[in-house]
Amino acid sequence: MYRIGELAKAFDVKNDTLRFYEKHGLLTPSSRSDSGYRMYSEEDKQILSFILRAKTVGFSLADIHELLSIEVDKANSACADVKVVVDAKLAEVETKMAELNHFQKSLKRLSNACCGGSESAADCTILEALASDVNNIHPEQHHHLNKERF
Amino acid sequence: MYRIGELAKAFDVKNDTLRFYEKHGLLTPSSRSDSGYRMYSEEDKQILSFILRAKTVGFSLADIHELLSIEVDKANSACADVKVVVDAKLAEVETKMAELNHFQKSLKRLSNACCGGSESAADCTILEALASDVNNIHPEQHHHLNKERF
DNA sequence: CTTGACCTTAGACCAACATCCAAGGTTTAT
DNA sequence: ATAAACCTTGGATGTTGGTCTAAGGTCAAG
Ligand SMILES: [Zn+2]
Ligand SMILES: [Zn+2]
Ligand SMILES: [Zn+2]
Ligand SMILES: [Zn+2]
Repeated sequence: MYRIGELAKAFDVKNDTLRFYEKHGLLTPSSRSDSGYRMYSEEDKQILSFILRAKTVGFSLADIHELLSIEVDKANSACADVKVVVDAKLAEVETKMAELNHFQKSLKRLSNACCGGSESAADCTILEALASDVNNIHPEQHHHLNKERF
Repeated sequence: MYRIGELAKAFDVKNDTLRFYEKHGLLTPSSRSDSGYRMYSEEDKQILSFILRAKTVGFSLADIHELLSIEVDKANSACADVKVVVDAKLAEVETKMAELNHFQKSLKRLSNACCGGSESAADCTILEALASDVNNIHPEQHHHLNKERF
């Protein structure tokens, strides 16, 4: 049995994080000491390990809650139940990736259109693009343009 | 001059959003009517357009605040000032993309290792991986494995 | 002159994930 | 016996970008 500080240190998280997980139904210590201290068992330790590993894969605490409730009732759950959660998260991740790809493309276009020098920003292509149309850059108007880039 | 509801409708945002932008120093209507209504000018409209366009590129409201303060003082700012903001955001976006790529890889590995069928989750490779090591999947232990996938 | 659409304000609430604080009790070592 | 290190609780705080509500004032139409 571990006290909160011991378990927290072993996994390099804060004591508060374990209390937070408890409050949100992810990890309840299996007992309390006479004085009310949280006492974590080996199984609790395994659950914490599960939680932290699931986080590294991108699951939210809500997802993990769902996965854990399947885990505790493995026998009455199906592979399909588990896979649905994984595939939903995968779809979510891919949606975010698409958004970030769009950001990246736009930002690169903006960056490439600007000389980045000490010249006045009055003619800055980036500001012009943001003021009118990000996808329609007119670098020829940027009269101190670094032409090497084009 | 536009009242808040007119401007909001024109850009398909909520009135509250405009008030929120004002509270955070992004867009202050250039005047108020006698009765205290916010009155937005054409220039205010241009600024809102700038804000919303910058959002589509991935800038946070804090970034936009910075870009706007450069914009209003274009003459005394340099291209470098603008480009720094863009390049910082680009780096931030690419960091997030790397994280998402990692999530995607792990999730795909998990998904591919699971049959997704109605069999008991007691042998589910996903749960096993999360309980022990996400990066070291042992699908041969998943005895109702869909072998077509391998 | 009243109805309905519009506007004002301050402040509460939401997701997501913690982190920190205050005020006090417990345990361990010296 | 007392200090250091640990634990308890509830609640506040922070981030990001809004959304919503309550209680009330304004404006145009019928
Ligand atoms: Zn330039
Ligand atoms: Zn420039
Ligand atoms: Zn299976
Ligand atoms: Zn499975």
